[in-house]
Formats: sequence, C-alpha cells, structure tokens
Amino acid sequence: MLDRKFLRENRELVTAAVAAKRDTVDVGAYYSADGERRACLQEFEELQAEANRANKAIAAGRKSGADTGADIARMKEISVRLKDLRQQADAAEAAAETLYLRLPNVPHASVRTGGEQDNTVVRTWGEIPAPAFAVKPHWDLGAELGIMDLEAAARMSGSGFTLLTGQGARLERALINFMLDVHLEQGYVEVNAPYLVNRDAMTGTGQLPKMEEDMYACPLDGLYLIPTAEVSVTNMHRQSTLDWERLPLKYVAFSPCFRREAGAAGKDTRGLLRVHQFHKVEMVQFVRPGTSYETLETLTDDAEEILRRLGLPYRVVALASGDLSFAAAKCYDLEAWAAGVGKWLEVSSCSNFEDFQARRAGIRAKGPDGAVFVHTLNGSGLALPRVLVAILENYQTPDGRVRVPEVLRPYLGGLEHLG
RNA sequence: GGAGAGGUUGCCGAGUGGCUUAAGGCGCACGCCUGCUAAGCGUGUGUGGGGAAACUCACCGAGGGUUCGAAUCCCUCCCUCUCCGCCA
Repeated sequence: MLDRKFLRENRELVTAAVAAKRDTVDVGAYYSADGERRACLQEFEELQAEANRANKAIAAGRKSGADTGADIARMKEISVRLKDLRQQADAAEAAAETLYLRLPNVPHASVRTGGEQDNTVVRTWGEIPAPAFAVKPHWDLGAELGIMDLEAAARMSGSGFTLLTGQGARLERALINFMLDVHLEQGYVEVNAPYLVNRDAMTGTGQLPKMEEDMYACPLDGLYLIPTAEVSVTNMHRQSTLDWERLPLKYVAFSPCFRREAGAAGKDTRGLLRVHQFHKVEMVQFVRPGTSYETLETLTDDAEEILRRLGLPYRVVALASGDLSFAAAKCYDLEAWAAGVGKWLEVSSCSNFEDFQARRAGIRAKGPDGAVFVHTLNGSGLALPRVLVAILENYQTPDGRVRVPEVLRPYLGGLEHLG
C-alpha cells in the first residue's frame, strides 16, 4: 500500500494512477472515508486525553486521601461518551482501511500508460526456428510420446490440471533442478517455504483483498494455497526489521502454484498453456530503496539466463500501466517462442513493488536516515509448464521425438532424446 | 488430540487494579574522562496514528468482557516449549 501522507498530498496523481492501471476502486470514496476517519479519531482522542487526566486526578486523590467521589462521577460520564466515540472511530477506521487496502501501487514514471496493446518489446534474443516439417503442438506430441496424460488428470481433478508421466515428469524435475542451480550460481539462497498461508500473508504481498476469487482456500483453517512462492518468501520477513548491511537479500524457491483463473475461462486453455496447478521457481529480493530499479534489470537478466542456456528464443516485454498487477510499479514479462502453437508464451514476470509490499507486510531496515521500508522485487525463474511447452515444440525432430537441450542432459542421466 | 508451562517496547527481564508517561540490565549511538581499541561516567535509544506546531492518542500474542479506571481480573482464540497419544 501507499503511504497515507503521500495519498493525502497527491490526490490527482493517485487518481490518475488508478485510471492508468484500469483499476475500478473508488478513489473518491477512499478520500472521504479517510477524512471521516481523521475527524472521528481526533474527537475520540481529545476525550481520551481528558479521561487520562481525570484518571490521574483520581489516582492522586486516593494517594492523598482526598474525596474522589466527584472525580469518579465525572469519569463515569466521560467513560460512557468515550465508548460511543470509540465505536464511531473504529467504524470509520475500518471503512477507510477497506478502501485503503484496495488502492493499487502507482506505476513508475518509465511505464507507458495504456492497455495490453501498449506493451512494448524491449529486446529479443535468439532465432525463431523455421522447421521444414509440420511441428506438432505439445498436447499431441505429449500424448504420442506417452509423457503427458491430460485426460487422466481431468478425470480426477477437472480441466486445467496436468499429469506428466515417465520422461515428461523427469524432464520437469530436471528443469527445476537446473533452474535452482543457475540461481544459486547467481547468489540466491534457496528456501522451502509453506504452500498454505494465512490471510495476513496474502494481504501483505497484495493478493488480498482484490484477488480473493482467484485463490484456492481452506476455510476451515483460514488458509489459502499460494498462487506463487512470492507470497511465502516475501512473508518470511513480515513484521521485522532487516539488517541494512546485509541487504540485498536474494532468495530462490521452488513451489507449486495454485490459481483458480476465475474469469480466464476459454483463454489459452489447451494443453499446458493455462492450468490451475503448476510448478515454478521464483526469485525474491529485498533491497535498499534507491537501488530497486537497477535490481529489476539484473533480476530480469537472471531469469533470461535460464532461457539463454536452454537455447529458447525469447523477448522481453515492458508492460504498460493497464497490464501491471495490483502491487507492481514496473514489470517485465519474458516470453518464450513456442513453435507448435506458434506463439510467444509468458514464462516469467519480473516486478518491482518498491515499498508497496514492504509497507503492507511491515518489512523495514534501519538505514543511515533511520528505519525505512525496504523495496521488494520478484521474478519467475521460470514457470515450468510453458517452458516445457517451448522445449517440446522447439526441440522437436522430424521423426516425432524431442532433442534434450544440452544443459539438461546431466540432470537426465545423459538422455539425448525423449521418446 | 490430551496434560502442563509460557508469550512484556531490538534482546534479557521486573511488574497481580490507579504512584507504569512499563523498572532494571544488555546491546547500540553520541559525548566526557583516561597518554594509547579496558574500565568508568553522562545523555540518548520502539512502532503506528492524528496535528502546521506545541503536543497528543494507541500498542505488554490477538479479540471480546468486567470496572469510573486493566500489562495486571474473566472468557475465547493463536503461537512457542516439555511430556503423552496418533501419524507420513
């Protein structure tokens, strides 16, 4: 979330930012709720101060043995009014808070204002393959090779779930290990964090309250399944003060990700393109404010490194304001080319949240100018299903097999071909 | 799941209804002193909210309650530790 004082002093900017993000939250309602909140608070606090003074008078009177009857009667009267004012103030606070949590982050100045069509390709790497044979989409190829059984997955869980078998399952595991190893080389610390988290954690990173419908939940326990390891890794340090000298902290985590994809029905639904449960390797960094935009570039490059080593052609897309997520100030998507479906597939999102998440989650560091909120960033490195798609489709051979990228062979016992 | 013990402002830790604006210690910062990184002395040192400011309010795991008044009494819940049970 944004600083309350910043909000108060930058009403126009915030209103414009919400519009640029295509967010539907009622900004005006927030401002009037906040005004109401402050008015109520002031009234309540004045009376509270009076009660505190009266209380001291009673204490002093008792000590000296004076008659406190009149003071107590007065306290009684104040106490009744106080209860009333507190209720009012609590209600006003809650109303303002609800809207406060729904206000999105403000896009960085370098972000283009506009919708998805205004996203811009920043750079492209590799050659788009032009095979001389008809490349099969991964859903056909996967079934033929016996490494994928989507029908079986649908029978037990419904559409949008995957089942990898044999070399398919092994290939994914190889990719996970490969990705983790590369990020370890890059200086990240590997962590294994919970896949179920509470409401506070989800609110801390900004998934809640806005994305409630997109999340799987266990209502009996008040827990949610993480849509990305970003949630658990960022919340590692919630409500704590980090050591300034040890920043930046760089973490990498492998985790399953659970997404209801409400409202996305009918879009990219075939095969592995959009699924309710998938695996992902995620990088998260906690950095000093002022360094986060340099870090966004290096973090993005750390993710690109995976694609380069795998030999997958990709492009880097700078998202326009309307395509940015709720909490992000700036974001690059990495898109890998998939020859079978003939599309660029989003395999990573690298975002800078500035202090938006840190303020929500209470993550500080004591710098030279006192305690400040750190900046948080994260990026996929990478999401598995679509990388699997790109490999199956780009590395296809005319005889219907798949060549294994060199860097993965050590992870597969030297295997050179699938099938 | 059962029994017990706990959760206090960075850490340790005092504190069973008003004299707590939470003692004291440690750590940390600044200064003093000392002829040289020790000892000693002094001062300061949490977070959040409101206010232009002076200043003020809240926060003792969370939420309710009792009371004129709650860190302190009562209830519910959460977490940690020990033991037992169950279990991948």
